[in-house]
Amino acid sequence: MPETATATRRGANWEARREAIIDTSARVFAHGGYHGTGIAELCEANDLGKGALYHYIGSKEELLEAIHDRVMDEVLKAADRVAESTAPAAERLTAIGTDLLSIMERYPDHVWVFLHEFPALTGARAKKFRQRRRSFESAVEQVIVDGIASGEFRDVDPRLAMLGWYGMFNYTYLWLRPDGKLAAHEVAERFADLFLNGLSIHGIHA
Amino acid sequence: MPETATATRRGANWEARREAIIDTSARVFAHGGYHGTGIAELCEANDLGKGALYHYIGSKEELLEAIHDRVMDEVLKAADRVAESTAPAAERLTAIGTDLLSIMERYPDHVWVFLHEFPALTGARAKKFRQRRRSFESAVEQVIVDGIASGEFRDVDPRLAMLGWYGMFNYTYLWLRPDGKLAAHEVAERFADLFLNGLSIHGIHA
Amino acid sequence: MPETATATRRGANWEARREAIIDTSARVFAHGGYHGTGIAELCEANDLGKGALYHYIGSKEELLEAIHDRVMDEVLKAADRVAESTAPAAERLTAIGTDLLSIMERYPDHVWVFLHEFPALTGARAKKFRQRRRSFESAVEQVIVDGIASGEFRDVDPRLAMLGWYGMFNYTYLWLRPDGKLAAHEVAERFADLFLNGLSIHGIHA
Amino acid sequence: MPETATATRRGANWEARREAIIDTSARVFAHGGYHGTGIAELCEANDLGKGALYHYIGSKEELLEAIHDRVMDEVLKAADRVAESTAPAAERLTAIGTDLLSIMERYPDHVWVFLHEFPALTGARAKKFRQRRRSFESAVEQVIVDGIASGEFRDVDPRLAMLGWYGMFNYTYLWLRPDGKLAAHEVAERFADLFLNGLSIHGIHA
DNA sequence: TATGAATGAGTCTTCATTCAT
DNA sequence: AATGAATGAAGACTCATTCAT
Repeated sequence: MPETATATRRGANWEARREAIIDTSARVFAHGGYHGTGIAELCEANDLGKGALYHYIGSKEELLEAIHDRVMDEVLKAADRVAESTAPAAERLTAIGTDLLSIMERYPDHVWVFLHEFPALTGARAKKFRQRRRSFESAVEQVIVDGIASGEFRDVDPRLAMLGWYGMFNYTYLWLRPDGKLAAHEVAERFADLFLNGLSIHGIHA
Repeated sequence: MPETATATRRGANWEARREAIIDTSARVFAHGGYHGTGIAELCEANDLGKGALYHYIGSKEELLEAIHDRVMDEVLKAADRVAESTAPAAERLTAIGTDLLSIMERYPDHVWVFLHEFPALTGARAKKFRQRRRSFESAVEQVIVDGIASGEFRDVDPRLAMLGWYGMFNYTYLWLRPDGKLAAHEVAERFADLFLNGLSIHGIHA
Repeated sequence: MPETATATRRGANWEARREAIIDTSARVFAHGGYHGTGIAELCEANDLGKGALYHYIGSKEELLEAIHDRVMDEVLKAADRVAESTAPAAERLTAIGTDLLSIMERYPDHVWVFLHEFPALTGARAKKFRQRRRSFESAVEQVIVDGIASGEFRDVDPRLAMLGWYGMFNYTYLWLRPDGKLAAHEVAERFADLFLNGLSIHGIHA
Repeated sequence: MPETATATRRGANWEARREAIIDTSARVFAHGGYHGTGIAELCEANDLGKGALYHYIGSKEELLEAIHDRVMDEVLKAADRVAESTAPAAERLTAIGTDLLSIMERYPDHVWVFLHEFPALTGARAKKFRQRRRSFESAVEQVIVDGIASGEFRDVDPRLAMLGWYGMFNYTYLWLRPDGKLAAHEVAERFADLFLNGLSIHGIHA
């Protein structure tokens, strides 16, 4: 966590300003894309000269990493919560979906960047997020494994089911809007219902 | 449609070479990203000088459009098939999912580019694909509407259900590999089962 | 007026350097032509890297515009002077010719570019200079109209006379040199005499 | 004269086609500028492939030279005529002005290119036209010298008078149009009158 | 803390020309 | 005579980043 190390070396003001820059820049990246947004644009959006901006961000890719962190930290917190829960699997799966969409609702720009610009991360940074992502996926998959073991869920391929669930919830970043017709928790509720109970009138289980 | 006009003005050799360039470039884009891939890289991958490459592609964005077309043409063909079918809704939904994943299996690189780099399209090209995409979504949504009307499906919000389905199937582009453990049609089958019947042992329907 | 806006936003140093670049580049353009001169050449002449050059010029065409402005501002000042004068028409025509050649003497390179490269200006910039040029021509034509009305001049087509005068004085840009045998004001004097009194021993007036 | 040498090596068909290409290309250059016009554009205008075009033109600059030749041959013919004439100087000066504007009327595009794009000629070609141009100027200057010697003209600097005359007539290429209000010979007549007799009501000669 | 001038490799694209067919 | 594929240097311009102030 190089940015934390740096953070402790600087003052609280620096940290606060850096956070503000990360949030503002997420918005700019979400609109223009990471590659499509130049440092000059970030300077203008943050009302800062180039030198000053670099004083806070280190590099453009470090800024991208910070945006990823903002999202990933929350996502992993949700994974931890679900891992520690002892509720029935269906309930836990619903909870983590709700958490996920809640993050999307609160940080739509960060999530957009997170889900769309991860190929722009290189080297160690790319590796780090691949790992963290996998760690989240495992948490979801574990819930499904638990549900199958407990007899709550059908005996499906847990990884495949997780991937289906993941796509269903993650893909919402392309259309879910904080000011949309449905609130994130409502979408989460209906998606959970759909995923658990299916679309058909009566489940015909093999 | 300048590129179509040009295409018909050239010979069959030109056309064939262009197709090969489109396919090769899709692979390069899928690995490095559209913005992350320079013309020089495309030249090397296609074993062509810059001038010669431009002789075939018109522009980098026209190349991106051609990759989109390759996918979209197939996707819309699938939508047409499903629209003309008179089979039960569940069957039609399964069919279109199978078609979709079959395209992903045959053109994994093109689909990666198609699903990830569409924000790189600008102006008229962006508009064209927004429309075509919406047209596909409508076809899927219509199946769900039909299923609800016929009593096959529960009375859910058809658009929301379509978006869930769409995410579940589309998101596979990030992990589905032609040489993977499961063939595309197997994934499609299990996803269809999951989407229609749900994960739970017995659906608790309102 | 983006370049004006930018100009005022920058410091005095920037402004001074920009002026120096405009002057140096005018010399380069005058020798190699606008289209024949590459950015690399301008960089070398100005002893600046590409990025640094662009920091000052905005674009190659904006640089061309700035050279035009240098000349046009002076030319229109001369036109204003002549418009406000109440002297006899012959005297005013002589004065504006003297002003014109004085500008050529002081800015031979800028004028070369101004008179030769105006077709390189596009869009709004081309329009702006077409208008300013026309405005100058009208000022000259007005002097001739006045002279005819006052009985000083013969009853000729004022526009045609203006065009003859204009060509006679403007075309000097191809051969008038600051270090030539004749100073600009001497050339202006003799051209004025020639234009007003003609070449023949005695004018045979209809 | 390399193009003549080449011409004799080729057939009459080749020569005729070449002439047609020169004329067509003059029009294209006059509209888009020499540097602004690409070989591809010339191909389209001449309805020829690149290889075939090069078969006729040798190179882009040789084509430019050929356009220059078309004009210069006529201009020098006019100079010869005036040199051989024994008429009074005023009459000869009028005649050569009329010839000059007649060329402009008949070859407006060629003349535009000739008077505007000469800096694009390089090396030997540039030198050749500088010489031919000077040769024409001398012919005009000689007429003035003769007129002064015979007492027809005032005792002015002949070179300066020639340059004034030259500018007055040459500059018309910027506004004289074959379909304009005044025919070339009318403009020539009035310019000759203006140049010989001056604008003022009575010449006040020093 | 902050500025903005400077760097120079990089961007996509076009150019005149050649040459095998 | 004619085609058009190929070349590769050059075109204008932008980039993330550094550094003296």
